[in-house]
Formats: sequence, C-alpha cells, structure tokens
Amino acid sequence: MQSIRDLKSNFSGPPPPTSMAAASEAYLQGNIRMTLEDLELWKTFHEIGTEMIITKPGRRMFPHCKLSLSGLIPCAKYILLVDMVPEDGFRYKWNKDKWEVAGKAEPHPPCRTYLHPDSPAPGSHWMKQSVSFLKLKLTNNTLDQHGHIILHSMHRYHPRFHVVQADDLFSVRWSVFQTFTFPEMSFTAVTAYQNTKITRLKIDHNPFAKGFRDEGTNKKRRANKNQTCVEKRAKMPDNPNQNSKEDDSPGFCQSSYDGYDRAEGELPKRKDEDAVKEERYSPWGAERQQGGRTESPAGMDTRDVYNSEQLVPAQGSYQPYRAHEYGKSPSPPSSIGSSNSGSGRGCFESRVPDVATVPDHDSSKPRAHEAPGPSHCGPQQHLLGPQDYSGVLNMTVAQAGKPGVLGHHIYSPYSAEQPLVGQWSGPGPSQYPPHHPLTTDYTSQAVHHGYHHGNVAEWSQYPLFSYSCW
DNA sequence: TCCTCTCTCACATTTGAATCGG
DNA sequence: ACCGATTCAAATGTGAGAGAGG
Repeated sequence: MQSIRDLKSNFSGPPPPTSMAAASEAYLQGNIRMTLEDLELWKTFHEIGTEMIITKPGRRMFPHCKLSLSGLIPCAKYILLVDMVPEDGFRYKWNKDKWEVAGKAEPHPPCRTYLHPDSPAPGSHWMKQSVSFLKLKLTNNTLDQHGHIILHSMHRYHPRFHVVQADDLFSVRWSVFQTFTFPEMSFTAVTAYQNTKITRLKIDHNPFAKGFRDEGTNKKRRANKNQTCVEKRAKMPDNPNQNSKEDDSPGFCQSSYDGYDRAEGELPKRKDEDAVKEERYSPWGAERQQGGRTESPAGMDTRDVYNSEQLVPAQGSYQPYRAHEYGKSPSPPSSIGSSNSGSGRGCFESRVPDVATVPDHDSSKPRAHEAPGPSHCGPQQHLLGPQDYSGVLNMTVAQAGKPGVLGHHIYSPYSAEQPLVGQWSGPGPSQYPPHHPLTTDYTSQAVHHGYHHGNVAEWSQYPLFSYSCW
C-alpha cells in the first residue's frame, strides 16, 4: 500500500492563499448563516468514516442533508444548490478494518448540481424551517438521466452547498454565490458497505432499515450475518483486536483510526497536536491537516458555517441549458469519457494556476453591483410560488435555444466538442488536489470559501449546474 | 485456473404519500 | 373538511452470485 501522504505529496502545490478569506470579506453582502442539522449524527458517522451507498437507480443519502439558514433577506429570492466535490485525488479500498489508498482517482464523472426543488424561494421560505435535500440521490451510473449526482465508488467526496440570491434561474449567473461545506459531511461512496460499524449505524438510525435492527423481526437474518462475519474475520490473519473493539463500543470503531494511525506512522511527522485534534473527528482527519482545521466546539448541536461569496461570471455557460441538452440526448459514454480524460484534463492544466492563486477580482466586483440582480422586496416580485418554479426551470430549459440566452455561452473549454454534460464536468482527480483552496478551506474550521471567480476560467472549475434536478 | 475485489440483483421489511370511504 | 383505513411505491440493508482483473 502506498501511503496516503506519499501519494498526496504528488499533488502538493503552492500553499493556499491565506488572504482569500480576508479578500472575500469585502464582497460579503450579507451575513448568511448555514447550520447543519443532525450534527451529532453526522459526527457519529464521520468519526467512523461515513460511507454512502451509490446504486444505478440512485440512492438517497443517510444521514440526509438537512440545513437551516439565517441571515437571508426575507423577501429576496434564493436558489439552493448542492454538488459533490472530490475530497482528494485517490481511490480507496477497504482493507480489513481500514481504508487504504488504492491508487489515483478515476476521472471525475459528469459533475451535477442538485437544485433544491423549492428553488427559487424567498429568504423567508428558506429560513422558516429547515431545508432538506432528502430527495437527493447518488448514483454510479454515468449515463444516469434522472439528474442524480454521479459519483465513483470507493472515492471520497463531500457535499457543497450554494446559496444564490436570484429571482429565477435566468439571473443566477449574475448573482452572488455563497458556498458552504461541512467537514462532518465527507463520505466515501461505496456500492456496498465496507465498514460494519457504518452499517450498524445506518440500521440504527435510518427508519427504513428498521427491519434489520436486532430487536426487529429480522433477528435470524442478522444472526446469520453476524456469524458469517465472525467466520470471515476468523480467517483474517492480523486483526486480533478487531472483534473486541467492535463489540465493546457501541460502535465506534477506533479501528478506522488505528488504520490511519498506522498509515500516518509510515509518514513524515506532522504537527502532532493537529493530528490529535483531527483524529477525534474522523479516520480521514489526519489527512487533512494542512489547512490547520480546528475542531468545532464540543457540545454544539449544530454546526454553523459562515459563508463567502462567489461571483458567477456573466460569461459562464448557464447550465440548465445543458440540462436541457442532456435531457434531449443522453450523454453517450464517449462524451463522458472525453470530458473527463480528454478536454477535461486539458482544461485542468489551465485551471491549476487559478486554483492556486488568488486572482484580483476588481473586474468582478462591480459586476455584483451592476447586475440587474434579484429584487429586494420590490414590486417585481414574481408571483410564482415555490412549487411553480420547477416550471420556471423547465421554461428555462425550453428556451435553451433562444439567442441571447445560449448566446452568453462564451467560455467553455469543451464547448464545441462537448455539448453535453462534459462541458462542465468537474475536475478530474488531480483537479482537486489537497491544496485546492476548497479542500484547504474544508480542513479549516471556518470552511469559509473565500474564493472569487473573477474570470470564467476560475469559475469553470466549479461544476455547478452541469445538471439540475427538480 | 484461482483468488480478490467490486458490483448487481432479488428479497423481506418499513415508511410515507396517495387514495378512498365514512 | 376532516379522519382513519387501506394501498402502493419507494427506501433500506442483506447475501448470493456475477464479472473483471491480476
């Protein structure tokens, strides 16, 4: 096994700009606050190493992505989006009781952005109750036509949430993006659970899996399963402590940690204190020390994350159109492949500097002000209720061919050759190197995406809107 | 050929939305 | 309009087995 850090060192780049957060302050237009609900549950999973099943027809996440928002302008309209970002450029395998790096990541599948079905809706709507992305589904089917988020099995991801102040999907591109991530939400995509402790946790907490609980009617099944597990483990030569560990603690396997500790042991030492902090959090934690992430306050029931904003480049392709195109002609495998390994990679080359440096955004700053922008409680409030906005989105889709709509499609490294999802397909494995500012931010407590996209090339590293579902 | 790893599928069970009738 | 019962689609992990790759 190649040590994680060794591998990762291949991706090491310039350190993330420390000034980004400060720079973003200047752009902050509001104090939007996003809080992750069920934080304790997420933490519990995270401590073990969250796994999310991905299937061809699509599988919901558990725990669900449930958030609460505050600081929105009650009568301004917002769009909520979520996408999945690779944690790193590696593929993993489950070896006995721990995750190990199994090589470099596969080319990133077509990146898709899930649009919350209520979008757009007034700030008051988002703030009056928690926002759930219950319907969001993960799939490993790269040809998926249902709008599920496509992931690779045995790869690590974390969700990224975007709050966009926009009256409708047309104005998204002029709008300000506020992006949030939660360290506790990182997970490994799998087609079958690897860590039995995760299975246990899922069964214990997911109501749909009640039938598998010990006290349930499925005792026999589980008994058999347990026996099988024991037999299997008996075959394992070198995990003498595993069973006892697992049985002792209601679940919380330090074994994953152990695995990572071991892995870490082979590597050059880092800041010990950081490592300790991180280990309390996740078996993955020790890998993410570079950003100097600090632990969230103990005892918090929710995790608050402040935002930064991202300016959507006006030139940027408006992805719902691609959704339209996608819908019309499902992306053929060739398209996907080429988007990932072909142009996608070529593009990565050009993007790297954008990732690693903090561009001056003078040009983008005025844009936020110039933008027609969403109305603020003005008379032009749209009359459509939240439910009707799917119609808006569909209308958007239907108008995809109109001049002046698609006409804004200025930048795309893939545009002519790859009219489908590949256009905005996310970065390949190395496009999310450990020093990716996002990743770095992710490791920091603030999870404050101090990123500005002053030009489209920068923006293009974000897979937003490659697909929207509603 | 064998082995390992990953993935797929059918299954039993549960939940929750939709429907229907009182 | 409301409420309770019923129906049915969707969601869940399990476990066997297929298939690819070394």
